[in-house]
Amino acid sequence: MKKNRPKYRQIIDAAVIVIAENGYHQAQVSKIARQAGVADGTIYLYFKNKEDILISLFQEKMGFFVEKIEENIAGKPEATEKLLMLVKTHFKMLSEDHHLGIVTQLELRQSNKELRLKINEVLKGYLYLIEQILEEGKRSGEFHSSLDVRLAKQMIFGTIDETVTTWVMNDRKYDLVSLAEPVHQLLINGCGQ
Amino acid sequence: MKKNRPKYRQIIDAAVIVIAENGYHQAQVSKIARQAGVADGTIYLYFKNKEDILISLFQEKMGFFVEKIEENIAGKPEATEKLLMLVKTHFKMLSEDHHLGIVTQLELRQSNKELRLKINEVLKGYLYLIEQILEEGKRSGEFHSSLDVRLAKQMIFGTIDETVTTWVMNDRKYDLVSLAEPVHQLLINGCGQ
Amino acid sequence: MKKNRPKYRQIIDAAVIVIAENGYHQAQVSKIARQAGVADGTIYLYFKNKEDILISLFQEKMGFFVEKIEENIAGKPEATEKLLMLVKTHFKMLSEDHHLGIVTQLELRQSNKELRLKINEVLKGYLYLIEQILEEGKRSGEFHSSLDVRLAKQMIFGTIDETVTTWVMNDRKYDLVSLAEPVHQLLINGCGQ
Amino acid sequence: MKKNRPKYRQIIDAAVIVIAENGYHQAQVSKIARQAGVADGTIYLYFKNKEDILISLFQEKMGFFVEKIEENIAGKPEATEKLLMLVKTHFKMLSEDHHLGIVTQLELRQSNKELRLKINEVLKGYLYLIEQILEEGKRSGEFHSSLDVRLAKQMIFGTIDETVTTWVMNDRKYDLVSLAEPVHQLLINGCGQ
DNA sequence: CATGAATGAGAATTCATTCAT
DNA sequence: AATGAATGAATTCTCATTCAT
Repeated sequence: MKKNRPKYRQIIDAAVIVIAENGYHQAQVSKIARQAGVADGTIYLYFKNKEDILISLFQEKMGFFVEKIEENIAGKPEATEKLLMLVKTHFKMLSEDHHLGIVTQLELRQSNKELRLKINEVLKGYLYLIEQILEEGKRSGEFHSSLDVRLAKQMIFGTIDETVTTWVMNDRKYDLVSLAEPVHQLLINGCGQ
Repeated sequence: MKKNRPKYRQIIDAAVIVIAENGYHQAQVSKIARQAGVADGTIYLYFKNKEDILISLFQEKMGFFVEKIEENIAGKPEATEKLLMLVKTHFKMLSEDHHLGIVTQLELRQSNKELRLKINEVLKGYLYLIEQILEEGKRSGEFHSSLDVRLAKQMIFGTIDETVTTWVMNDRKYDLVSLAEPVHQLLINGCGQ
Repeated sequence: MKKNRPKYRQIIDAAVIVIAENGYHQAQVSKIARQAGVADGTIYLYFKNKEDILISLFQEKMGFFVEKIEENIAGKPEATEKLLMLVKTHFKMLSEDHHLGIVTQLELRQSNKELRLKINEVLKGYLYLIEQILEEGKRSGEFHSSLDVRLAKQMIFGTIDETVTTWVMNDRKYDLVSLAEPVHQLLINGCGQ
Repeated sequence: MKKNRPKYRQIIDAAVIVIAENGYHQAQVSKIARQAGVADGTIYLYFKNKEDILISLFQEKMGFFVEKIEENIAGKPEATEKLLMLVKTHFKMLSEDHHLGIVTQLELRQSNKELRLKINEVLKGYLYLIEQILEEGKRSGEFHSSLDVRLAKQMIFGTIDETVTTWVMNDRKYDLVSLAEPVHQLLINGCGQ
């Protein structure tokens, strides 16, 4: 399995750094190779093409995201608590990784439509998490029984995404994590009784 | 004034069509010129460069957006009504222009960071509208007095944007305008008393 | 006769200024037109094409050169004196016209081969003057009877040209006219008894 | 070192041929690549840009020039002999390389001012050679002690250059090498006792 | 005579990918 | 497995010239 060989991660981590520091359109394969300490050709032993690096990057990082959030919400008895933990974890992880926010919120969005559709596939895991929380909240009565889960999901994801993007665009000059609670409050008001 | 000569609009309208039908990266200047029925060089009598076409496109269309929304909410006595009208008008206008949604939600986001920052400048007019509605709602008691306007603005814009993007990505296969009311309900719940 | 109408000279003078200040490759027809205070199209009522402006420019200025030199050497009884006057007049005229030296020594040389061949035709009048002085000097015994006029002509023109070019390339930071006498001395030594 | 790999020379030699046969303005990079038998992109592994090809061309050829002349004058005891050898070698080398004269005397002069200034830097090595010969001649008493070396240098270079240019412009229809002696005679007369 | 809006051909350069070693 | 030299397709923008007014 290629994914377990050390150079696989090495290349993905190099890609994050190169994209964050140079921007999507200045992130040439040869630059990523140099950053990863391998030859250009070596990249193609681990990835089908350049797009494949980016999708893999997104899968790895977003997979880790979903995993981490799942861990953190596991024990919580209430949906609203779970939602708070989701927002908090999301904000916390991006706050901690200097480069990742730039890459996911700004740079990777410049990719072409096809790549973005594939990225959306990856996002489905995250959206499914939100959906489960919403369903649970409806069952428990925390959220309104007539709540349109599909729309609420878009509100939650759209709000989180917009909040993070604004924060990244403002060069992370304020604390993102402390926004988790008020953002959460807006969201549960929106969904709530 | 170049903006008032007929070819100015002609080129912008051609750009919307070409980008929507071919995608951002396949929208060559010569293709736009052909669609507009002018010579390649003529483009450069009206626009500084290719990027300038795209910024102008966004400015013209978004300016029209803001203008139209302002007209529609002018008479309304309540902030919540105004917000409903804003969402409705937004959804309606995108529903009516087959190409515009694709261009603004998908294609133009592939532009480079500099262009996107300029687009963000243009968006400020729209965000200011939302802000005014929120302030008014707080004053009238429709929205909670402790509401964080900056965050609420991000929620409203993020939710609308995500809803429209999801709709465009699903090939507009359901009716967007009928989502205005339930989306509005989510938003005023979020802001509300 | 077009050459006698005021706009003819107006355009040529504008061309000298524009070329001197912007360089040959930045001297667009529209820039020359603007400097001359006429419309782009008007240029083509007076000149066949852009090349024609440049040839005419050279003809006018070089014609004036030859004329002036002829005047100045007319009365001189000796060939060496005439040669001195030729060098002096040449250096003096270029010293006095800030722009002309840049245009003839640097900028116009960037023109294509065809234009340069035509410019060479124009130069023949100047070279013929030199030739006449040399022949006269040989007859009078001032110059060696075995002197190869063709080569001596190339020496004289080459030396003058190189001296002026070096002066222009050094931003005219020393006095050119005072070089006339020592240069003249070198030349008559070369040709002399 | 790129300069020692075979394709470096291959491309420079191709450039000389293409420029001589097509003219400066018709010497596209793709034409040079085809002549050199490499892909367009390969050019850019060896040269920064098109201008860099031309400067390198000039450096290589002019460096070879200076080197060859230095070799040939090394043993000569007298400055006048050295000068004769310099002129002879210069004329001989251009006579032998069908294309080089066209490129250096006519085509490369059409380049823009910046390129020409860089070419002038390269020429300094050649001018320094002339200067050394002149100084030596003054010390030995072959040349007049009051000789202005700077002006004499301009005379020598200007005369050689003009002679070669005239020869190239006349399609090399007479023998250049046999002009070396009479040209030399003119020059040493000019400088001489 | 004069205008100036419109034309459209033409070329340097980048970079993802390959493949012989 | 790893290398890295070589490939070659693809696109914006400029500007001399025209011609309807």
